[in-house]
Amino acid sequence: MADKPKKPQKLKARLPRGLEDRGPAAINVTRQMVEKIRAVYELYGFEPVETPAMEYTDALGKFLPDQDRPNEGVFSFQDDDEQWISLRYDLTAPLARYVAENFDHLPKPYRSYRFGYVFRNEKPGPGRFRQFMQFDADTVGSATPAADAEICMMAADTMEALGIPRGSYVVKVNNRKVLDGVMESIGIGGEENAGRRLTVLRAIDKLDRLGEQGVRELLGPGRKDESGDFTKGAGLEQAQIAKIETFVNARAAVRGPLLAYSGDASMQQRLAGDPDRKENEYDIARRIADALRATFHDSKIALEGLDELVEIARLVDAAGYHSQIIIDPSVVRGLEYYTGPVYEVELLLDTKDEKGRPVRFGSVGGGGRYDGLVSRFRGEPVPATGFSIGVSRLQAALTMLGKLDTRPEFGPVVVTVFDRDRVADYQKMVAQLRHANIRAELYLGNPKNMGNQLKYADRRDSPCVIIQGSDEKARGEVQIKDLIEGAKAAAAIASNQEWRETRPAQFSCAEADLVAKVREVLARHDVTWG
RNA sequence: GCAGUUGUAGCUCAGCUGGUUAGAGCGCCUGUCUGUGGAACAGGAGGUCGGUGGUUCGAACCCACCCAACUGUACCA
Repeated sequence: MADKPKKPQKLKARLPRGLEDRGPAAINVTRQMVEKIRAVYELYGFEPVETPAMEYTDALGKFLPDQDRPNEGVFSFQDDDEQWISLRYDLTAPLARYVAENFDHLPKPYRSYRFGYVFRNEKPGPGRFRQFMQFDADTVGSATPAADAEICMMAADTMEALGIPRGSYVVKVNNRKVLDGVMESIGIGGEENAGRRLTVLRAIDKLDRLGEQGVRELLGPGRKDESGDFTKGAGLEQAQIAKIETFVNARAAVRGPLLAYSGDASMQQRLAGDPDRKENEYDIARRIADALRATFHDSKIALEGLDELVEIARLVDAAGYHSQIIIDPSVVRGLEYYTGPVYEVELLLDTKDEKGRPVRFGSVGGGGRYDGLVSRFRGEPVPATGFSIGVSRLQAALTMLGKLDTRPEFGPVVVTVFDRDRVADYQKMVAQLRHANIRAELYLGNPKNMGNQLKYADRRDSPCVIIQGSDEKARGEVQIKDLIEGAKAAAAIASNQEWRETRPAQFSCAEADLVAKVREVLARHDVTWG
């Protein structure tokens, strides 16, 4: 025991936290989702462009990392010329850099889309990773609300293309100009109150999670949660809070519930296109705007924002999107660079997790107008508006809802090795199948017995295997074993002896008919690949 | 970052108030079965009991610190 030799320390195989490996089923789903989104964006006239996964840190609009915490929020490192480089944390800032750098030879307005992984150095949670996929579309060089309206319509169409029915999602629209105007009118405008405004926005953003009372506490002195943790509030007076609530609740005051949430049957009915509805979104938007104009008539910027909201509502209504896109002043969205209309796509479906607790998915995409982002590089105004779908998050949500086919794809037809000496013959069969566009492979493991080879094919979800031993060879035949049919037959067979002797779902055919017969088996089970 | 909970085999977990060689189920590998998947039966491999230090004749169990994961909260461009 004392002289027990110490085992050599093995390197532990481990994945860094917040990252995930993805198998064939997940990859396949992502590919299909990306393809559906791409088709919608193309239809709207957007063209692809791709930028690298990293950029100079200053181009991302992030302050240069400080020595102590170079990776706060973003993953950064210093190049050999000491310049800071960061992994992108969204696709919008890199696009702004690209447009600014190629401004002169891009058609404007410039419509482009792209998808890819983005990286955030944050605490991971269920369905939240440090690397995840986004799919963005942006219109650069157009200031008209029509550009914003179009993005919203495209967001709605995309959700439906992904199989989410009308009424199970909603595109909510607000305008940062109105928010800014509201804050100006309660006396927290100006540079010196920037931090306080941020606190207010963050508080409003938590409405769906904390409820009205929680938000009120955060706008006032602060809030203590169940664990006893205290979050400092914005420290506003009662009157100021009341004004913000007037704004946030504007939709509810005019028209029903505060939020479209999943349990609200009437809202879902309306979103699904209730034929009995008496009013359309344009009417609702005008009424919301009228109500708010009375309260915030002293803010020019707020009035301007309200006009834009009404215009967006008018446009989406005219295009036939009267039910999926709604004006909702409680939407806050990305806290820094938005300058005008902001949008958020919310899933209204809900489900239970493994422990039976309800899971709300909430926002699966969003965006808005960012008129300042490109002009940072150019010193001339360049209006832009864009939208981003959280592909990974949406995929996680749809998977949990059972809305996606996550079955693994069928594996290849496996040609088994019976006689080691005849590998060339088997390889020839594989080639024949491949030339006929049938996914096929030669068994490359140790061919000492047939059992292992069939076990392998079974694990690969192969539809069938090809067997040719000396008997078949002598007759100029091959055996085709239908594994899918065989699995069904297996249920009725109890003993291994019988199982082997009956050789269920297995038949013999002439060598020359190999491809044709395999095709028949594949057709019988609707086997397709890719 | 803050708070709480939890760390025992690849996975899910047992392990009684501290007492010999730390267990089960599932999974994995091998065999029954050198011409056939599943099932069944038999066998096998696999563990610095998260780490370090301490208390003790003796620690998976008690104490301290550290690390990690989970949950909530904060941050999230």
